[in-house]
Amino acid sequence: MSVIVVCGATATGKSELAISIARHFDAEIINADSMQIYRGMDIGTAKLTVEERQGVPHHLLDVLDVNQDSTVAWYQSVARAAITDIQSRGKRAVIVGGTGLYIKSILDELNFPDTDPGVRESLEKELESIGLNALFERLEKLDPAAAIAIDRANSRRVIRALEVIAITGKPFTANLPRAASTRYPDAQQFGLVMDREKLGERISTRVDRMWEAGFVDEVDALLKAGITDARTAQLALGYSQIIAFRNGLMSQDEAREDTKRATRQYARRQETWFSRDARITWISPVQPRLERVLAHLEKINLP
RNA sequence: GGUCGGGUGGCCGAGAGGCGAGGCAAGGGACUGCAAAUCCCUCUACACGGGUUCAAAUCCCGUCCCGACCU
Repeated sequence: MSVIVVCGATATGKSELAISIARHFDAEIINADSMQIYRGMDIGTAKLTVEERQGVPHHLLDVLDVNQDSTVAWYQSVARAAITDIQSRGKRAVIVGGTGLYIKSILDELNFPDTDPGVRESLEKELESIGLNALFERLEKLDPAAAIAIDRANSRRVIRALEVIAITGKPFTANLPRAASTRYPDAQQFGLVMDREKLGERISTRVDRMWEAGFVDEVDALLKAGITDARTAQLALGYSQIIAFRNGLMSQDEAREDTKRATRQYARRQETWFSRDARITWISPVQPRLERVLAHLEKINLP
């Protein structure tokens, strides 16, 4: 049974649409939002409440503690396992979220070579000692193709490429598939779009509501739970700003405005990411969404 | 009315005769183990009018605004 994907920028109404689709098909939802994965990150991630989920089973929601790191490779394996599980029970899976790479990691044949904490640590130390330029020059020697593809200023990607080379003994690019291949060829992807200006307004009021709903208290609790002990969760929009506020780096008002601005910028990056994927069927907010989805699925005679 | 400071791109902000500081915002883009992350590109402005000079955002004169102080 083919999977259905709902993607798009933040604050476009993905979660709600996914619920109505899931209810229509008696399906189960797989979360593809890198931050909703965390327990206790509710207000700031605009996570649906239990009531709002209307009894639809959710997977990969609230599965990590804030002091645990998350990675795509891990996400890929657990998400695919969840799909297998859902389908084995004769149900359909609906994937929803705004984390493009996570969705891609499920749908496409992305194979992530292993990671090695030791190798990684020594590379990070080298970044400090000899600098990014020297690391990039090494990459140019070891894997010229990767050096062309990776920005010389992007330390994150340069380090990962060198890590993969060190572990596999092969060039980074050799680990990439030659042609794009899809794991779930009959997956149906729907993307929600919204006019930039309107989306900006929605983001603004949404962030204000988060603050009224006790966003700062939520972060205070997560600070006690060790959110700053791991790398992933503390980077979330709003959370990082409130943490900065608690560290005296900005006022609470600045934190709020900064959250809005950063969220708008995030939405832009999401649009850029998803716009590359020609498989996505785009749905505008003026259309009745569920009807639009169902009409499309009927037209293609969804397996 | 007088004196002294100022008026720089959407905003902040350096420069003080000679290749358009820089930051932020905005827009575009990249993306295979932190992805709500990380990174790249674009955006020719010096209040106005004269003058000096080979050359003026930078010097001179005038005008208009803003601020401080004085009467």
